[in-house]
Order: sequence, then structure tokens, then C-alpha cells
Amino acid sequence: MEIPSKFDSRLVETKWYRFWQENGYFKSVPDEREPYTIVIPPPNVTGVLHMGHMLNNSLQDIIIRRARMRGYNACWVPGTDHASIATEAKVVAKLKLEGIDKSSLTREAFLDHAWDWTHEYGGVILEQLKKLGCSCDWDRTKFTLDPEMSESVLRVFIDLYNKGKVYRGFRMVNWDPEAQTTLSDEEVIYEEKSGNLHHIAYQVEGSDEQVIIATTRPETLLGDSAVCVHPEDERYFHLKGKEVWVPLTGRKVPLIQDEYVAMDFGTGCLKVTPAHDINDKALGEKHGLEVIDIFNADATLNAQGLEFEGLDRFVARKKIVKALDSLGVLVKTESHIHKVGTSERTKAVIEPRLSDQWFLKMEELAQPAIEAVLHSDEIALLPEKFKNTYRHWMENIRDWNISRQLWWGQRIPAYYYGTGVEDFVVALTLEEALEAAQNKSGNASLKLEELRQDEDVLDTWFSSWLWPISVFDGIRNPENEEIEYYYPTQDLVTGPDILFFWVARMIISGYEYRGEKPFSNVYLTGLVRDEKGRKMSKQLGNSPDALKLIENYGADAVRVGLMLSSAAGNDLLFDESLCQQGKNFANKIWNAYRLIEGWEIDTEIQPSTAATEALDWYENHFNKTILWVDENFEKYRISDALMTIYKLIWDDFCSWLLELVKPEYGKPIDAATHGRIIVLFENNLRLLHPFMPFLTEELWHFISARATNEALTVSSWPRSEPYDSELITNFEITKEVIAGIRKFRKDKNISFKEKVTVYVTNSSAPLPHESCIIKLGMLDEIICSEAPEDLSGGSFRVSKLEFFIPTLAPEDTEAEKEKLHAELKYTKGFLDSVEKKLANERFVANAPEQVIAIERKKAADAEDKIKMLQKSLSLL
RNA sequence: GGGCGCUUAGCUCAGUUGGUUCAGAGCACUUGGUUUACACCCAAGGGGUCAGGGGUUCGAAUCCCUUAGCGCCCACCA
Repeated sequence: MEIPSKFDSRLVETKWYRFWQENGYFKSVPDEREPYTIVIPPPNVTGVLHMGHMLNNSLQDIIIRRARMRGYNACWVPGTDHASIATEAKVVAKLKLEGIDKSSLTREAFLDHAWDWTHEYGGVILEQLKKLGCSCDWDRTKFTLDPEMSESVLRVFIDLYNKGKVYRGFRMVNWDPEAQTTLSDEEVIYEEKSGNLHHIAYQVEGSDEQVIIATTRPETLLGDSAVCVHPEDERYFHLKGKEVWVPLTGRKVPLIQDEYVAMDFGTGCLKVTPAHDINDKALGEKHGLEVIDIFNADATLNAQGLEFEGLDRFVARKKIVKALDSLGVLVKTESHIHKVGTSERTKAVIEPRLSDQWFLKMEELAQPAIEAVLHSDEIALLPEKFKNTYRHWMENIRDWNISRQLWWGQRIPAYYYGTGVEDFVVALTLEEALEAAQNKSGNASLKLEELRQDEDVLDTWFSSWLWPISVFDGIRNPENEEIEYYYPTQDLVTGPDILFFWVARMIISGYEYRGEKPFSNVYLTGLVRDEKGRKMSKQLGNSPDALKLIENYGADAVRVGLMLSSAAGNDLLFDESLCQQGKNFANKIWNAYRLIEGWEIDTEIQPSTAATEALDWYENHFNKTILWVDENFEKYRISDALMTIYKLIWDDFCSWLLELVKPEYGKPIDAATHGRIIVLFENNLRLLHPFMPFLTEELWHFISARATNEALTVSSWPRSEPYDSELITNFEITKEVIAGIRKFRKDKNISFKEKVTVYVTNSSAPLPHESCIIKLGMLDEIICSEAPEDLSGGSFRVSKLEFFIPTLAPEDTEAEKEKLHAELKYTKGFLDSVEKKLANERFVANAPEQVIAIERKKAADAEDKIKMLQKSLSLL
């Protein structure tokens, strides 16, 4: 069969993915084997594959494929997240394009649209993961809004409510006026923005005096209910107990004193707006101030806004500044850089707002999660530096605002039956709610129709924090076989940006609901940046189309490209040339197989010495390399593991081994050598399979026809056999000798086709791997002798061996002398430094025995070499 | 404002307990090579004051101090 000279990924990827799926290789059910479980960080259901996903999921696939080959019952659970705020925003935007306003729809009608959208785009990303080669157990695909997943979420909410951990509170929350929902603290991104600091004069009642306050938000003066100064601020002593007029409003407010105020900022005088600032709210509570809310939900001014009612806050700000200016109370305006909270999703400027929300008490829940990561090391964060970040957040954890004013998500199972603050119950079903409400209210005639369910839904993270448990139905059926078998999972691979959003909370829920960690290792990937170090973003347009990359380079090559530069926790500067490198590698292996495949096998002939020597070496070297690869995997140094395999295959297998066993052109190969090569080639494929699943599976089946249960993907990971270290070291010397001969040829312009004879001194026996040297050095023979009589030509030294190659050119002698002198000078210098060290009494007294022995050996070797060089020089 | 981390070859990064010729890898680069698996290739080679300064030590890329630059996380100073 004619094999094309280039590997074409497009021809094989679909074929093998289907093959794997049809044979159920990725399917996992509990059995007697040890499980190895990974749950996918569920991407947004309507999302599309981007570089971050590619990185993250390639890593998971590599880990799970290796686990599968090592004989574990490997289970990678896929799924998607309903991403309430992001998805709802997309649906709202889409409806808007169709001329439909969300507010004109009922909750049910809106949800119908959202489900339509989800069904249309949902899961596209999962199909894209298949293109990447991800070996998930697709039968287990979960969606965070699946009925049983939602039920788990509601049960947990109810349970935490009954434990007194979930409570309802009227609090200052982060309000996103665009999405018109609250956000958790973690969803607010503080961005440095330049704004204006306006100094505004407030007239003191019954006095000619004014006090000057400084504010970046002049529009909120409409909601002012006090002006505050520091009690020790002498500038304001005489104004104690007075009142001031809030400009524009015609309202008088008290001038209060509180140590909260910083005397050295601005004028040391602060306006207090309890409805619109968290600190002012605290001041308001302390001093019993009025709360004046001036905004509507969309951050336009409400009836408190006087003539500015209905205007957007930013428009109102400008007009109010103008109005203040014309009143003559705007003292000055200076530019000011400050941090402004913005919504992670909508980018809208966050408005602190007082409202009724649901919260989860975190402090107690967090304790086992702190213990597990920081003290008992039950859970490892990789890289470890994230422990610090984790500690800081966990030890200062604040209650979690879990309600969202959205429709897309699990609706909070709280039912109100009256108007009192406590007139509600929490229950899974309407029926249970009714019964509970009847009991709580003492009104047995309360009817279903009188119950009103809370309008809000739960934060998406309140469902994803249960993910490792709920995908195995461990909330509803905590003793079912699956959860008992697969939980705790092994690895979690995700980005550090969701360390708090998700990872920490999963650890918390794991201990609360399983009494056990959810995973043992958390591998935190870096951000994928472009080659200039910029974040990849749609706005910049610097994010390559993930599927296009796969199309152009092949999934294997893209995976290799990503892995080549992705140490855990380090950002990765992605450059398409890395994919090209991956593609080149695929092609290299492909052609190695073409070579082997093309050989004619002769069962009559015996293996050559060179082939046997080379094969012996590679087998030993391979066994040693497996250990190194395994160690890299244990430390999650995936990039290093790949590079180790890359060099093993490209350099050692292709450049050394294949060149050494390669029969002369047109000649057949002996059966024994061929057999050993095939075994080694297959073992290479095994090591490489987790990284390049498609190419390796294709070649695996090229090598021989296999039964369906003999696919590479379910074959075994190579196990290291004992190896001979000395043999490996000797071969490294052999490589150097061959390189020395090649360099000599190049320096002297001797063609590789022209055979030469090499003399070697200091060797009484045949050199190790002498046949290999003869073959790759293109030598007639190697003559071992004390030293040749005629030294015209050149020499080079490797280890303790000195090699001479006679040539016919007399001008070489001078050059050779110069070279020897240079080498001699260097070696003498080296010997000097070593001797100096050995002459240092303190070194000899303090350094360990072993280190001194090494230094002595260095000195002895250098002395030998000097003698060798001097002798050669004298012969010239 | 508080905390953490980084700075090693042109680029991206390893460098484990301070000690083996330890200053490395891949890519890029230079030179030579193509009827003989692969030019998506082969062979050989050049390239670094380990950010700057100081200290500890017989010995420092590695430990300590300091300066500069960069990055991340946290925090309510209007």
C-alpha cells in the first residue's frame, strides 16, 4: 500500500473519533477497577470554543487518556452551565433585535425563548470538544438546569436554610443596572477610571458659612441625609450640631461627626448618602439617618430626582453639575483617578443599592475547606503559589449573595403568604410550601393561590458549586453506587480566575455534603495570550478561531502547540507557529512509519551488529525515559512530559535508532530487527497517545489489523523495566564521537560519501558501539592503537578517548596545532581553577566528601587531557 | 493601601536539597547538505555579566537585604 508522504489530519480525525465512540471506549460504569474521575468545568451552554477551552480541555484529555491506559476506570464527565446572567443577557439582546422587549413578556414566555435559544446553540461547544479529541463519557453529559440537577440545587438551598445558613436580608448589594440584577462581590471588577472630584458648597443654616464637600458622584446629593466631619477636626468645631442645606433640594440635613471621615482627604467633610454607598449606609444606621433612594432599577432617577427624574445617572450627573455651577455652589472640579466597580458580564458601572436579597453564611462552612488546602494538604493547588491567594480570600470570606433578579436559573423555593418580613416558607414543592405556610402562619385555611413564590433565581455558581456531587446524583441519593464510586474525583483543571467563584465553593460544598474533598488536585492553567502578551479578546480580534486552527493544523498539532508552552499557572503566549511545530512533529512520526513500512523483510539474514547495539541502547533508554515521563506527569508538568517524548521520538528514535538500523538502500531488513523496531514504535505511540490521539491511533492500526478491543486508546501505558545506566552513558559518548566525526568532515570539507579511517588511542578493546560509529561516521574502520605514526590530519577528543583522522592536506597541520593549543590553554585554565579550590583548606574542610572526590576527579581528568594534548602536539 | 509572584540565549521557558563540565531545552538564527522515510527534512555550529547593587558561604542562577521594571490577587477612603 502506498502511504502519502504527508500526514493529513482531516482524513482521519472524524473516523477515529467515531470509532472510539462506537466502541464505547470513553464510557465508564462502576466496576472493580480503581476509578479516575475528572469533571469538566462546564462551559456556558451557549458558548463557543475559544483558546482557553482548548488549553484546559486538552490538559484534561491528556490526563484522563493516560489514566485510562494505566488501567484505571477513567471517567471524564462533560456538561454545560446555564450561566444565568450571560445567557439571559444574550436572549434579551436577541429578543430586542426582533423587536421584543423582555418586560413585555411573562416569565414563562421568556423562559420558552431562553430554552429555544439553549436548544439551538446549546451543546455546540461540546461538539467542538469532540473535534479536539476530548474523551469524555458523553452519555453522562449534564446541564446545570436539568431537572435532577435543579432539584439538587433546590434541596441544598432548603437544607442550608433549615440549618440557618441561608438568610434573607435587606442589604447594600452590587446592582447591575443593565442586567437589572444583583451581583456577588466576586462578579464586580474594579477598574481604574479617571473622573471628576467636584467640590460643592453646602450652606450652613443660620450662618453665612458654607461647608465644602468633595464628591465624585454629585448626583447622589439628591439622596444626602447628612454631612459628616471628623469629631477631632478643629475646622468644624464651631459647626457642631448645626444643619446644612443640600443644594438644589431645599432640604436641611444635620452635620454629624464620625471618626470614619479622613481629615486629610479633600476638605475633610463628607456628604452622607445612605441609600447609595455602603459606608454611608453604615453611618446612616449608626446615626439614625433617613434613607433616600434616588434611583430606579435601571439607574435612572426616580421621583426623588426632582426635575432630573427619568434621566440616566450619568446624564443627570452632568446636568446637576451644571445646575450647581449656575447656583454658584460648585467651588471647583479637579480630575481624579479612582476605582469604579463594573459588572463582569455587562461592563455596566455597578450601583450600590439597598434591597432584599438572599445570603449564605460562609464563615463556618469555609472552615473544612481552609483546613483541607492549607493545613492537611488533602487538596493540592498547582502551582502552590495560589495557596496564598486562597488563604486570603477564605480567611476573609464574606457572606455570599446568592439571589439574582433574573428568570433564567433555579427559582428560589421561597413562598410568601403575607406582608410581614417573616411571612414566608422555604420548600421544594408548592404543596409542601402550603403545608409549611399553614403551620407557620397558624392559618389552616391558607390556600395555594395565596402563596407567591420569590421572583428571583439563584446565582449560577450556586448550582455549579455542587457539580462534582450532582453529576453523580449525590445530593438527591447520597448513597447511590455512582457517587460512592467516583467521588472524590482526582483532578480539576481550570483557570485561576474562578478560584473563588467555583473552586473554593466546590471544596466547601464537598465537605458540607459529602464530608469529603471533591478532588485531590487542582491544576490552575494560565491565561492564553497572543504572541505580544495581550489578553485574547473579541474586541482586539486577536483570538484565533479554534476550529479553524484544528482545520489547518490538525487537532493533534494544536494540542501539541498548546502543551509545548503551558506550565501550570503561567500565562501562555500563544503563537500559531507552535501549531506548526506540532504539525511538523506529526509528519515526522508519520514518515518514520513510512520508512519502517517500506522495508522488505528477509527472514534468512542475521541482524547487523550496529542494529543490535542500537536496539539494545534504545530499549534501555526508553525504559529510563518512561520513568522521567511518569515523574513529570506526577508533578503535573505536562509540558515537560511532552517535550521529553518529543525528543525521545524525534532525536533518539528517528535520528539515531532508525538511522542505525536502516538497511542499505534497496536491501532488505532482517526479521528480528524489524520485529524489535515495531515493538518500540508501538511503545512510542503509547507514550504519545494522550497528546496526539488521532495520529497515534491511525498508525497503530496501520501497523497491524487489530481486534476492536485492541485499540490504542484502550491499550496499556508502557511500564518501565530495569535498565543499564552504563550502557546509556556509553551511548551518549558514542553520539559525541559520531558528532565529532561529522564535524571533522564538515571542517575539512570531506563529503559524507567518502569513507575514512579513524584511529583511536587509549583504547585497548573495541569501543562500545563501535559498529554504530562506523555506520553513522561512514568509516572504513576504526583502528585502535597507541597513536598513529603519521599525524597529518586532525584529531578530536571525547571523554578519555582521542581520535585521529588522517587527511591528505598538509595545510591541516598548522590548523590542527592551533586547535590543540587552544584546547590545551582552556584545559590548563580549568585545571588551575580546580586546583585552587582543592588547595583551599576551608573547602576541603567543609565540603562533603563526595563533592571533594568529584573535584579531585576533575583535576585528574584534566591532567590526563593535558598530557594527551601535549603528546599529540609533540608528534605534529 | 495590603499581600503574592516574576525578571536566565533573539523568543517562550526549565533549572529539584546551594556542590558532577551547571549555565540548559524547544523554537528562531548561521553554515553545509536533496535520485536513497520526511525540506513539514538531515548534519554541524554560534549565542547568556542568570535584571542592577550589596551580603552570607570554602562555594550562589539557587539563601538574605536592597533598587528598578513587570504581572496577579485583595481592599469602602468620598
